[in-house]
Amino acid sequence: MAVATRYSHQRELIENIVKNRYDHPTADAIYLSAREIEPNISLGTVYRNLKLLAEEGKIITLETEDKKIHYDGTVNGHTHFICKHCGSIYDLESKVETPKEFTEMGFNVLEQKCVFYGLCKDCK
Amino acid sequence: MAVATRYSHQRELIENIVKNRYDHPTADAIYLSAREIEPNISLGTVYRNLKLLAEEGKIITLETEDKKIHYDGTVNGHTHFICKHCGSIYDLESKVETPKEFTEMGFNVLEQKCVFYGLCKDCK
DNA sequence: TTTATTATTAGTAATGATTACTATTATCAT
DNA sequence: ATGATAATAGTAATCATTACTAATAATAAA
Repeated sequence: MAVATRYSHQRELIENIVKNRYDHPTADAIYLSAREIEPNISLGTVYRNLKLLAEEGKIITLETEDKKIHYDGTVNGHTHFICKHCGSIYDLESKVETPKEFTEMGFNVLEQKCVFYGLCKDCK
Repeated sequence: MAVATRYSHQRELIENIVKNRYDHPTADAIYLSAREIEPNISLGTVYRNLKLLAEEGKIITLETEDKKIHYDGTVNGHTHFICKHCGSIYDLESKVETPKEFTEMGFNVLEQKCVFYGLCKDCK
């Protein structure tokens, strides 16, 4: 008995915002953007739909050291770089190679979240 | 004017607990372990020292989808595997290769946090 | 060894991101 | 059109983490 998913303007808006931004926004930043289009949208709605979209695989999450979830509309596997000074998050289109040891250990590797930390061009 | 660091039993205990466990415990789990030795230790002390030890590079942190910080006493760069079913975290001694694109982009890569997700031997 | 200084602690309150709750509204199959 | 119910707005609650404060303990100097 999976619960049917019904269309909503708010969810479509939230998905579009995430898909059209490349700065890996937090829920709060997405909420601010959404309110420019839909001034009465509630923060709870933003959180609920971000969670749903992530579960459906339509967006992905990135857990960082700032303790806030960052959302990313690019779902084809890729790699991130976070500047330790300014906090900017950069994308790299490709994935890293899955260490063969994990498959040798009998694990079924499905996805990867690889983050490299350092100083970006502007901060180093 | 860096503030001098003074010895404390509690900090030594917390560091030892993290260094001697290989299950990537959360602050709360470390607190429970610590209380078996030092029954009056406070949760705030555990959090403060974990943060300090991580800043000093004596332990590392791992941010996961469960929204809790996991601590790791193994500080030489290595890779993690998290089972999407049981949540267990496994180590792999080696690091992945830093994508050459990041250095070509002019970034100074200092560290990496690579996590692979999937099903472990027992859960698949 | 005493004493002075101050980093550290225990205990508790506060913070902040996220989730839960509830009456109302909107979607959509019939 | 209407009934069933998924979704929302608004708000309260949760929970991991951090901040605060009086008391304690580590360390250097007398």
